[in-house]
Amino acid sequence: MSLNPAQTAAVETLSGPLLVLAGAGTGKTRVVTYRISRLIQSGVRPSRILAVTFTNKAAREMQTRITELLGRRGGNHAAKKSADGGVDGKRKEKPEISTFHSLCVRILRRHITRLGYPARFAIYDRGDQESVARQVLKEIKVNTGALKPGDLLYRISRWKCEAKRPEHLDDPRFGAKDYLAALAYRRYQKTLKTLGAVDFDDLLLLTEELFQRHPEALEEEAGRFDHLLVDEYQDTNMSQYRIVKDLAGKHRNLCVVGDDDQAIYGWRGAEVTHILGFQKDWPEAKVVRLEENYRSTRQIIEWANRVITFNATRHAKRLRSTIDGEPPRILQCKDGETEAKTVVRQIKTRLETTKRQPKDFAVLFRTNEQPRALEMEFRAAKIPYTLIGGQSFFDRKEVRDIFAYLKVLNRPRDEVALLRILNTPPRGIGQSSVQKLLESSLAASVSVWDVVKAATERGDFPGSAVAGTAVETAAETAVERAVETTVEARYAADLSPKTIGALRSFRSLIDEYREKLSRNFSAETLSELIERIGYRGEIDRLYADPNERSTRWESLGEVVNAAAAYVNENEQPDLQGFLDDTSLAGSDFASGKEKTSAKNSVTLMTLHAAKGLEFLEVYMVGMEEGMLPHHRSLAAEDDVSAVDEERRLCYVGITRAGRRLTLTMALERMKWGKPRPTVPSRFLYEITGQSRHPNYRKAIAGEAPTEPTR
DNA sequence: GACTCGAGTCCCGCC
DNA sequence: GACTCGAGTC
Repeated sequence: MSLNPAQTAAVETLSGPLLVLAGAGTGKTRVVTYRISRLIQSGVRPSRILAVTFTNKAAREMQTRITELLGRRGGNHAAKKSADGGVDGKRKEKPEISTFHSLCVRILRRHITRLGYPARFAIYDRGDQESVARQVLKEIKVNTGALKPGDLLYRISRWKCEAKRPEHLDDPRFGAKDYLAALAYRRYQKTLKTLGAVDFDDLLLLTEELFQRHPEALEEEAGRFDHLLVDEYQDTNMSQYRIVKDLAGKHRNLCVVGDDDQAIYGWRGAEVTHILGFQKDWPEAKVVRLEENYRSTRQIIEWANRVITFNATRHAKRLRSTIDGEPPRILQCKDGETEAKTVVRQIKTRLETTKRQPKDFAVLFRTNEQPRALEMEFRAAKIPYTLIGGQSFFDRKEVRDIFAYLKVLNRPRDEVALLRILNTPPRGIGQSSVQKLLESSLAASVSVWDVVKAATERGDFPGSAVAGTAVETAAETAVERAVETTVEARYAADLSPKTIGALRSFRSLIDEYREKLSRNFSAETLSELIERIGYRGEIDRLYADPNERSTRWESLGEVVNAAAAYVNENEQPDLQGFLDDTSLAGSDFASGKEKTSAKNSVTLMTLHAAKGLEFLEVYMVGMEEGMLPHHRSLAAEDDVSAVDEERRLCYVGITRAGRRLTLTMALERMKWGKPRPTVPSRFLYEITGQSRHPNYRKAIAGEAPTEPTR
């Protein structure tokens, strides 16, 4: 297949700022990958090219395609081999393709000490954040009624996404809750810093701050690349926008790709204005529009075009397709269960009667609770499926525990992690002892780990001062020595000899594996560690049900697998890198990374996660008011723009489908324990050109339809 | 202050 | 359905 004129223009514009307005399915990925390989052919060193995507999945996909392309064109055998997991290819120089977050992690690892954080900063996930939030609220004596941890985190995240730091928050119009939250935000930020931790939003915020306050760091980082490419530019938030500007400011070889109709991340601070104002920021920018759709049938595109025109504020454009196919369908089911059964049964039939494979199908939904019913049906029908999204894997206790171990091994001063594992599995360090350790750490203002060390070093213990110190920095040892005297003298006496013994063996365990893992990070050492701490016994102790035991044990197996995959994929694997990778990978790591994408299975995912992907056959389930559009968007004050974003979400869903699209809804759905009647989504009327139908108004008003629809 | 009980609410989406 | 919160009770 050759490139059309617009695509060619985008591919061949090799220098200077370039804006590619690419509608859904217009060969954006192709253009991007061709352009990168053209750059390389024209003599640009691969390692001087940086491409930034939004998701890991997108990054991996791009990496694979470029490797294939280069292998095919340049006869580069090594590169080709690496595409199917070979070892030879990985030494080959590659363009850097990463998500914003992993890019920022790498930058911060090199420079964050300038901002007063330790180089081995921890990245806190939702669970860690929550425990910090809880602590903060306790400290400022807010009763839980006034502000809940979740509520606080939600506000903090919003502020951070808008690049607002605590000092920007003294708006006199603030209500009591916002005022409290702003207060807590300040404290929260301070606490994280003390703990040497950052949350996801900080990754962007701190990188931006770094560039602002330390031009030399910016110069170094910007100087690594001569070409910058940003995918899904419509979804950049303030920090990302500034980071891009900073990085590309000098060489100005910036290519951004996006589509304002697919802006679906407004809720995390994304600003469509960034893509709309690109030419203002880069006056010499070239603009290329891609409108020829190669993915979907004419009938599917017709639906997409129809629904999106209901958004008032957008760039006028109209996708075109020349592929002919069958009209999309809308299925009404009795209830949620029937809906799941119907979808699965239809996929089964398609698998049996056509040449389609499981990987050609996707079921898309709005929220993460929707797939439950589907999963059951897929399992019953024995159709392989992959559930993407939801943080559930990292929410599992056993996974969190093992990662807490790894975090402590990486940096013993990681307080949250240390407190989690100190007595997990139980080793005789009870609540009251932990309390004492905490008090000592507070009183001496040192970390809990320092207290543990001081407490265990009392008396003579030949052989207990193990190798751990080898990996400490000089500064850390100095602190440590100061700590020992104060802490030890004051508090260690409070602990019982039994507790001290337990602490001692805990410490030598940590020291031992710290040394082992820093010398050689491997999956074997990890599973040895799991064995050593007796986690198997812990699972048996906690769960009576043999089924549960084996699933829990298996999820630890997944962690070990992930470690093996990580080691396999990286030239210089280390614990830090593994932790970075996994904390950024989110859910897609749980199922074994690359292997899953190669696995032939039906994909189940949210509409958000589906952006940028395509499938021959797509099912969009739960097309009801309250679901899509989601009720939260209906309640918002800025009503219109919130619903517009839901509509774009619907548009994204529709345009994922190549050949066959099915929208389903249930007439009745279990909600909060009771079956409730539903209202068909307003988008269904818009899509089918029935916006004059009386039921359309009813749907918008949230009322049941009164007259028969088509 | 520890408890029961009923009323009211419903943490969207992701790295 | 599950969970929290606050009123009411002992």
